[in-house]
Amino acid sequence: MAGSPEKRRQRASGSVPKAVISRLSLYLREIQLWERDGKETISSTQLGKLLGFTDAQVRKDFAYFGQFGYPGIGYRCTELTAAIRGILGTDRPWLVALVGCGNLVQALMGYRGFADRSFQIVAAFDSDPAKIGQTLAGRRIEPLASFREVASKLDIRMVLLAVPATVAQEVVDGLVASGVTGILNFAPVTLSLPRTVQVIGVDLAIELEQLAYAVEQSRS
Amino acid sequence: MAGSPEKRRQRASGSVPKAVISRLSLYLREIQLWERDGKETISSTQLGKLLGFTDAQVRKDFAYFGQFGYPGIGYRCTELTAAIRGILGTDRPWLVALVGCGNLVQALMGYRGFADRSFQIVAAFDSDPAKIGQTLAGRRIEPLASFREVASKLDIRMVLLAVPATVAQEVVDGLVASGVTGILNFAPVTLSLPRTVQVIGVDLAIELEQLAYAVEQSRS
DNA sequence: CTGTGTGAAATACTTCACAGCA
DNA sequence: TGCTGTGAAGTATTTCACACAG
Repeated sequence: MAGSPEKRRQRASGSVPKAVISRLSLYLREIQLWERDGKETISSTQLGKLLGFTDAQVRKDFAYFGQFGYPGIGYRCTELTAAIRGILGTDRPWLVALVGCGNLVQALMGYRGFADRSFQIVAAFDSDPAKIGQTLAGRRIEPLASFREVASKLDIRMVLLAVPATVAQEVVDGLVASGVTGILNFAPVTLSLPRTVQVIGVDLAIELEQLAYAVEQSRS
Repeated sequence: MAGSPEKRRQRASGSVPKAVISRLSLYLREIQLWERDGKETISSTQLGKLLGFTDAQVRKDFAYFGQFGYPGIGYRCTELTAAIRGILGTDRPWLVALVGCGNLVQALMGYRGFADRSFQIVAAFDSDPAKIGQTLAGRRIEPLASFREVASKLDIRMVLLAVPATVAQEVVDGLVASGVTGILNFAPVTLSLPRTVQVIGVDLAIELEQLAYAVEQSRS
């Protein structure tokens, strides 16, 4: 049925399961590869099979946000990717600052063209005097003490945090006071923050533990 | 009540919610920091507050695996961490190989002592002739072609995969044929694998998308 | 036919609330 | 009193199954 354009993206916001959102990113990644093979449409069954989900799950997930499909056809890739990007908010650019410019961040900068340019690195900070003045991701590394000033000038709201665990909370308190509302945290600690600030943590040790458990279980 | 020792770790295995397992790793990380402050016991309320969970959730999570607590006291940190490690399988060492030795893996090697030594890097592989012979994580980088031989000699079952997305599936097919049963995948693609092989994917772009969505939602 | 969208049914997971131990 | 362990109740999420569209 595919709904008229104005019917789409109704954003029943309050009630979207969190798990749906995490699948949305996977769908997006998969459809982009599918398109790269020259295919114009994809069905819920095909998309589900690629990711190990049921077709019903795929349809239900999209249904939270409107009607994107065409009965008998499936979903048009270009429409669907645009819709998903709109939902996630990655149809507009996000300005990101790097805080803590060690090896990890340096390595990540080369990685997957930084999410198709939705995320733009506009500044880099470190508190190590030896690093200040060096270049990372095309930006001069600034002293952390100047974060507030630079962030408010550039209107930075999102930060990639990769400082040592021992100082992460104290650094983050300063970031929040400077207006940051989103943090991707690579330090292996839980940050305590006001509810207005969103955090996603990435911890290699945790991922490995989860993998160990999964491997152990599967031998039964 | 704390159950007699032989009552513990009954592992009602089949029915443990997946979400419980992911919290177990968080509990472990938190309790270890708590212990480092010299505290010997922790209550479900205290642990929950640190992570933003309810006390009931914490108790229920542990209850899936037995009785670890002492009414009126809480949980003894050393006992609880040992129990969680036992459940996750990280009380024994895991031999891990690095496949793809680019910047990312090099950076990760310095990170959080590689999970308290449960995970030991025992070999490193790359298909780039320029990298072969170099040293990473104390190991000589070997040609990928020799993976099968080395892996079966050392009995390697777990791999940290960080090769370009375009070759990830083909590389992984070789790894699986060589007996690998657990893969931590840094390539931004979904791997297709037999059900006997476990994968956990880590994709920076996906984490950033999830963060963008969370930030956007919280402004309402 | 193929394939979407969606109520209704089935699961899965979380929170409540309280008995009982130290 | 302080805190665990746990059935029962309440929510959330997934799967089913089918009406309907191209």
